[in-house]
Amino acid sequence: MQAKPSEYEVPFFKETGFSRRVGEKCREYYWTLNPDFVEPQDVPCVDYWFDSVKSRSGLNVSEARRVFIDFFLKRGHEYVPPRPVVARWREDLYLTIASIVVFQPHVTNGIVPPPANPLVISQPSIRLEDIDNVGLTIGRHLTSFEMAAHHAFNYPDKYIYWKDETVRYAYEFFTKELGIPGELIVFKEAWWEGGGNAGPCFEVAVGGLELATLVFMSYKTLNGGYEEIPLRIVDTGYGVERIAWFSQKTPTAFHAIYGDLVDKFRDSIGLEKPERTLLWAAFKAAGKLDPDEPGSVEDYYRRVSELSGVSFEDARRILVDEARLYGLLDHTKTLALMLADGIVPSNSGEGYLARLVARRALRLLTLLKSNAKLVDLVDMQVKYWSGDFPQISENRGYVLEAVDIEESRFKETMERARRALERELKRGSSLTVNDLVKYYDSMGAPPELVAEIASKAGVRVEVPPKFYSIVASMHRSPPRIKGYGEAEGTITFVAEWASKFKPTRKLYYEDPYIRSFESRILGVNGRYVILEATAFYPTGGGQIHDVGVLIVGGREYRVVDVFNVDDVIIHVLETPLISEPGEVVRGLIDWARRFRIMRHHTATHVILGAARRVLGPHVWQAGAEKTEFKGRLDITHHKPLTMEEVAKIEALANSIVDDRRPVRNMLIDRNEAETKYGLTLFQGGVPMSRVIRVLDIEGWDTEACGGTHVTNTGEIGGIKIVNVERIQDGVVRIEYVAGSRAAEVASELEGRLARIADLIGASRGREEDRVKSLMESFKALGDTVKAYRELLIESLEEKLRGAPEVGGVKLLVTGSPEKSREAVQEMLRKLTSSEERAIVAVIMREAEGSTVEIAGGAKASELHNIGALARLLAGRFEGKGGGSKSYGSFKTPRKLEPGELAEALEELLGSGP
RNA sequence: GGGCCGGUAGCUCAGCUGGAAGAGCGCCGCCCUCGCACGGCGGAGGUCCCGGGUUCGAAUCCCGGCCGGUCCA
Repeated sequence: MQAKPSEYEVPFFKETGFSRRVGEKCREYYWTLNPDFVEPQDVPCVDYWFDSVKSRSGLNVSEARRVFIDFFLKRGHEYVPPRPVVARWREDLYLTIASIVVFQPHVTNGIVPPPANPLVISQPSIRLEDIDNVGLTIGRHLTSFEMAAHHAFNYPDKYIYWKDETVRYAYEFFTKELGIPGELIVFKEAWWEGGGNAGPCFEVAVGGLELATLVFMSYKTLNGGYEEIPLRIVDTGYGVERIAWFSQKTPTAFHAIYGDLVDKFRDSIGLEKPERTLLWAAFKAAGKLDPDEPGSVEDYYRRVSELSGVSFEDARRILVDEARLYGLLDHTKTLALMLADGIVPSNSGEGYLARLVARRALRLLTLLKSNAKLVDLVDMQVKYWSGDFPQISENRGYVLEAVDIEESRFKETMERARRALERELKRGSSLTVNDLVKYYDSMGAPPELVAEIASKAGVRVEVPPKFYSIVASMHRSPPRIKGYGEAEGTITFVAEWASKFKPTRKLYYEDPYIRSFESRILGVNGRYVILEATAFYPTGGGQIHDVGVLIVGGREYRVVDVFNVDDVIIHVLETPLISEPGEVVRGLIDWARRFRIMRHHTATHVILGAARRVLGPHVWQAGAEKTEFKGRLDITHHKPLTMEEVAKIEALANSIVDDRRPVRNMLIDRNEAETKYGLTLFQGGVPMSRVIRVLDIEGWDTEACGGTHVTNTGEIGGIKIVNVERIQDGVVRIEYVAGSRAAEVASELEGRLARIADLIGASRGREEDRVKSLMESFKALGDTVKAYRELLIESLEEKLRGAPEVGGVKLLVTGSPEKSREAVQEMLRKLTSSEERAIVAVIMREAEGSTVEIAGGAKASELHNIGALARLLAGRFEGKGGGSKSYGSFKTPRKLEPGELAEALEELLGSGP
């Protein structure tokens, strides 16, 4: 959509003398004070030329951030601290990609007020879409950057400020704080869309560099159209790194962002420092560079070569390596940020994104042919950013360990791929693009490395420029065919029906120990019942629903399911309720069951607290389930738990049980709760409401939780971890039982042991000895059987010596006491290898018919095809069979006697195939 | 969450158009040697991931599951 021109006319422009123009080449509208401009001043319309703009100089990233925040603090904005780069409060995003993400969707959809209004924030953000272009474009693309922003949320009944003020702030900030001449600042008209919202925006650029975007979020996208929204939001984004780059006027953004770290990385990697003139040529040429445009990259190197006087080949070689260096600087910082916020690298979910960044960094190191350790480079970032992002140095131990693990895993993966490749090349095959895709897609080997290894073996293969889009196109999943059945229709129908009722009063929150209650019926719909108030807990928040009975007019109805539709609780009965709204019901919940669920639920919070303390703060709940039988908690962790760690967690959890800590359930304003307890509140998802229920185990664990809990940890009664396993890369599952259930589980185990003891005939406490002696006699028995088999073979060998000759071979047909095919086969193998001219057939009688195995010695097999023989015999005895040249078998429904088989064989061998 | 690849000796892997489980390295013993290394000879070591199916017969084919790897969202 293109907004109406009037959307961009603000009084400030008129007052100050800005005029609206259109770019001669770019054909985009922009506002400027400068009559000499013929284009909006950002790349690629113009080249970078801000190096010659006079302004406040020398601001590093920290200072740029400080200047921005102070500017807005002085102008009535309140500071809001940044959130993690992992967007755990969002269901639809893994990473924080912009400052507005902090307020989506709860604030932007109007449910929760913003923590301050207007506000100023500097939000570290991560975007991985252009990860391959980072470095190449000398600073236009970064995977991690800080978005400094001021936001104003305009409600219908509360207006803060809108376009004019926002533009004035931008102009004032750039002219007064950064000292940029006003006539060099350009406001370009544009349209912004994202996350279901849209609106007009200004892109503010100076000397080729876009420094800020001012978005006026005023629509929501709806079926391809736009609809005005009541909450209009000023969503700005100032690039902190770009301000630093602009202010320092270094040839690349990386020099401005990373300062002395650039040369430290250079030293570690062993990369020579390029001539300053080459970098400045790159600065001048990079504006036109569009990596998605074919040929653009080559043009860029050509232009750098012309501007610097360095040969094309040298310019390309140096800039390719420079881009890798800058990529490493960028990726290692991003990785440190992600890991510090508790991402555990894995092969799925957000963990994969961390692995992706780590692998890209490792690939760059490999391409640079450097022996530097990634973990050392990340450690430099930890130190460099410790003042700006304290969470990184606080979690240094975990960050470095996770990087180290990723590094060795990558090496193993590369080693595996290399071996597979060398094997394949040894077989003389050539490599196609398909093979490159295979090695990348299923073995993780980057195509450049595959090509390099192949070329050493003398096999040439070209990496196509569109390689990664070929891979991406293979992963477009086919449309899901979603089955819709009667069940789904029923749920929709019930939900619609339920929406007519007012929210149910939740007695289980007022008193978690309530077992029985009386209430009035509000609605009846067959087996579905809605009450005014209930003590039945509906399924939700990882806690299973209650069961019990409703008593109406002297009749008892069993409650088999309970669920929640927008705060209306629906009881599902076993049989339809014969009653009218208004009648009084008495409800009884199955208390023994509920109490166990409560114990397991509170135990879950205790264990999570213990796991975070034993394993580290990167541990997050990845899932949980609590039933009357056991509790189950999945946590994020980068390696399997050791026995010691499990024991520690269990002991620590039980110490909290014994400590009898109070457990409090409270309703708190969401913003207040976040400020007080932090985002670790949201372990089990984020409730979408202004006020949230918070469960606090004193001094131990605080989480947003809608479940029912005991009021003191002592009531858990004790916790026994019964199972720990790694359910996938990066996720560990812990299962446990609490209280009386632990005794039950112990009894079950005892019972099982007793039954086993019975089976093996051991007295209590002597089970192990008994198993040992049984194993010994089992072994001895095996030896005995072996001896008897040898005896059997000997006697058959004896028989074979005296066997008649038919068709040039010695024929032996015999029955067998052996029931095992394998044993018979082994026996035949021995017999025929000692007598090459023998054919031996063994009949195994079974309940329904017989199986016959026939083997031929080396000479005999030359004379007669045993497999063919078996097939013929099978035909004769109404069975089926076949085999190879030297071995065959068949099955027949007849109870075969050695005599008749011998007769048949003699006949066949006599005429013989 | 989806796609792809894989699971066979202690390790790395062949065998996979169904028909008597293999190689290299490692290990053990012997020969050679003052000793080591090299070399030579011999040997031990297997639930062919699990379960079901097809078949006279399955490491091999089919279905289901488990585990590992990898790419993508």
